[in-house]
Amino acid sequence: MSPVEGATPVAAAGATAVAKGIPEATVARLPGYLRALNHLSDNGVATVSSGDLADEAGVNPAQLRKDLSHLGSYGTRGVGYSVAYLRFQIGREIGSAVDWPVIIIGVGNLGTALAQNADFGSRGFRVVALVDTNSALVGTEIDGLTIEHQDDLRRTLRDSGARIAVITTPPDSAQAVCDELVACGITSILNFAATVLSAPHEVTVRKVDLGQELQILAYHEQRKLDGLWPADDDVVAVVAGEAP
Amino acid sequence: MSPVEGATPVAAAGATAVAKGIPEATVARLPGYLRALNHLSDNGVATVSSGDLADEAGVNPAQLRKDLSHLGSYGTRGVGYSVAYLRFQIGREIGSAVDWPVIIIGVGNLGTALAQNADFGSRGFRVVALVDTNSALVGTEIDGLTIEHQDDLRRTLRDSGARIAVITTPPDSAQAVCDELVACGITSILNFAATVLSAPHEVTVRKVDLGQELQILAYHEQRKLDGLWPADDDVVAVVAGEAP
DNA sequence: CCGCATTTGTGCACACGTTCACAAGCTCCT
DNA sequence: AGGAGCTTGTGAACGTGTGCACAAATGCGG
Repeated sequence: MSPVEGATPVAAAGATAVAKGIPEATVARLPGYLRALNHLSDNGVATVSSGDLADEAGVNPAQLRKDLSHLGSYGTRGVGYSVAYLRFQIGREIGSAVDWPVIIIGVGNLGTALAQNADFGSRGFRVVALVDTNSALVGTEIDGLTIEHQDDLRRTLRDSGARIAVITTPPDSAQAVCDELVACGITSILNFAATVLSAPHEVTVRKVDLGQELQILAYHEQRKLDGLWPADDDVVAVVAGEAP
Repeated sequence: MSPVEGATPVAAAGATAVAKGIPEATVARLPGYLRALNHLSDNGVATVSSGDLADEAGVNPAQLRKDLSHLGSYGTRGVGYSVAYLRFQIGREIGSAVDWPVIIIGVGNLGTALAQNADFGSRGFRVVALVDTNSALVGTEIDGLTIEHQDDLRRTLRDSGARIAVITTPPDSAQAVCDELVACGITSILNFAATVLSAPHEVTVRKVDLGQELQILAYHEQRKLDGLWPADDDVVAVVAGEAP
């Protein structure tokens, strides 16, 4: 039993930073808002209402306002949000103000695709190192980056200064790579391998499984084929109820 | 402009009975269970307890049992679950018993990587068509598949019989592609483009944004650097004291 | 045949996330 | 100046998801 009674959330840390914890669900949506804002900015929009921004981001207006309220009060009642200002604030909160150096472990098809993904650059990430075990690949270049051997991971990490690691190796080696990364001090990992990684709790691990996404789609698709219609609003012609 | 909208509100199909409404959160975890089971099966394990399976899948044992209980009672008290049987049941529920034909729109780096991804095959998906607008690519082959031109999308869809579409085009063209797909009768779309797609509600759209995943990681990473420690349980050996 | 060890399935309580509805606040027009 | 018309920020209701704790069920050994 761990009587964590002092569940008091706030540490009452001055007015400076948002010392409070932003809900995970909100954090997951912030990048979407940021992109929506960038898009609006590109189109010359200077001010936007929660309704329009919510449309652009694909969420409910009330949700958007509540999410933003966790960051602070950056809107003006009766007017809306300044696109530039809100973009700056979210960007700062999310940490996309700085350039994050990223290392990619596993230069297969997916790893290569990610390394060449131009979108990363525009979002504040820079691929600074590529690593693989295949000695046929080591030494070759992708986008001006030389592929290093995985045995030199420790050195490569230190030299490149990478702070975020992306694992695109086969599933079997993923855990070993993860352990090595953690041993080298990496605390943020994006895992594309089809395995559950175990890591110390201070390390943030996110998993993206492309096959899994398809399987979830397949589930819904099958339901449609079976004629039973999944849950939308009220459209359901329910059975005759009968409850004990 | 394509006046595609088909926003036609449901036709109130007289579905028999919504036999079982499996919660979305559970559906999202089922593929993970399935993989865990396959892994165990490969290792010659015939029977597994909820605890061990939960470990393998990276979830709480109680959660696993509750999830499985939505499918039915496929376990044996005092013993556990038959790996083979449970695998069959989940596979059937999830629709991975059949081979799902998949079409990929946009043969850039990512699209190519996905097309060559061997993992899809082992999970019941088969890439049956590749489509792009770049005429330099059209006609070339990837893994024995000839790339078709996007103008022939309708025909390609019909010929290939694809039921699930993957969009890996640039963001600008994604919505147009989506509209065209919907017009051709596709009802399941996996979107890798950095845009929010709007589609009729009977179409299932899932979005995967790689940059977004990195940004979420960056947020957590920044928090760690700032010294304020995010939410874990009790492990908090946080900075020296504070308040009263 | 009976009790013991084990493990599932689930009712229940709690935490988290979402949406509604409305007061507070701003701008503009008369 | 004052009111009309918007839009934000948020309290409160609602729904969903999670995890605990325990009864029900099974196998085993004596």
